Amino acid sequence: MCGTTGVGYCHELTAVCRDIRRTAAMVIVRRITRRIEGENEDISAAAGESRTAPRVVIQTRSEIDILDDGYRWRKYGQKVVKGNLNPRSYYKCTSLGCPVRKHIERASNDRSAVITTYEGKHTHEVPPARATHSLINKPHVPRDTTNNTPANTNNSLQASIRPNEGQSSNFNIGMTMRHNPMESYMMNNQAKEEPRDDYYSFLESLL
DNA sequence: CGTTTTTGACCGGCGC
DNA sequence: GCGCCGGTCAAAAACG
Repeated sequence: MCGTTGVGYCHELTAVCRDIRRTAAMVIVRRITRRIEGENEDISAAAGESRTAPRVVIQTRSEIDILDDGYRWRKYGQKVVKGNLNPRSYYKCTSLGCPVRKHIERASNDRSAVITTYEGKHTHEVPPARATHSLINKPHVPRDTTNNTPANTNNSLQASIRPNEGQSSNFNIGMTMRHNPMESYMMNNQAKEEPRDDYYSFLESLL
């Protein structure tokens, strides 16, 4: 990063910018989620199915597994599923009474692809500790411990927004409905130059 | 010290 | 009925 003088300011600035980016992306992801959930309800209603937890599958390209959507998640399991050497991690929303779960896994064929599956609807807003604090006062990272990666929840989105050069240059996000997995919405955005902006514009294009 | 992660065990559904 | 497989539980460890 910024290596010389005024490192403190630099850190402050990058931290603030980072949080702004992160928060913006959080909002976008949540709006997408709500939109898809709505569509899903329509589909299930049309199909005459009982209202089960909507499932949203988001596939991204990032070296970071955890896509930070602003909610707080607690890992409750990890499993290696068949056909994929990479383990799948299971998370629950830590909010009291919130039934939402998600699991994250890397694509078997493409190590850079991260598949995040959300299940259920949040019965609450984004935890204030994240929504407010993190936007301006950065130093207080709620509490995210990670296995091996220094970049975790708070850094994860930022990391996925700006992936390492040469690493991932395109984003791949698809949503799959639980009721008709065959009809998955797949969108491929080939971002050649600026992955960050493309990522944002792509997300916004979904709204 | 409270919260989260880790990880093996356990459970239920499904196909044979 | 049995085995496989995906998902969840829960005790212990790790972390801030």
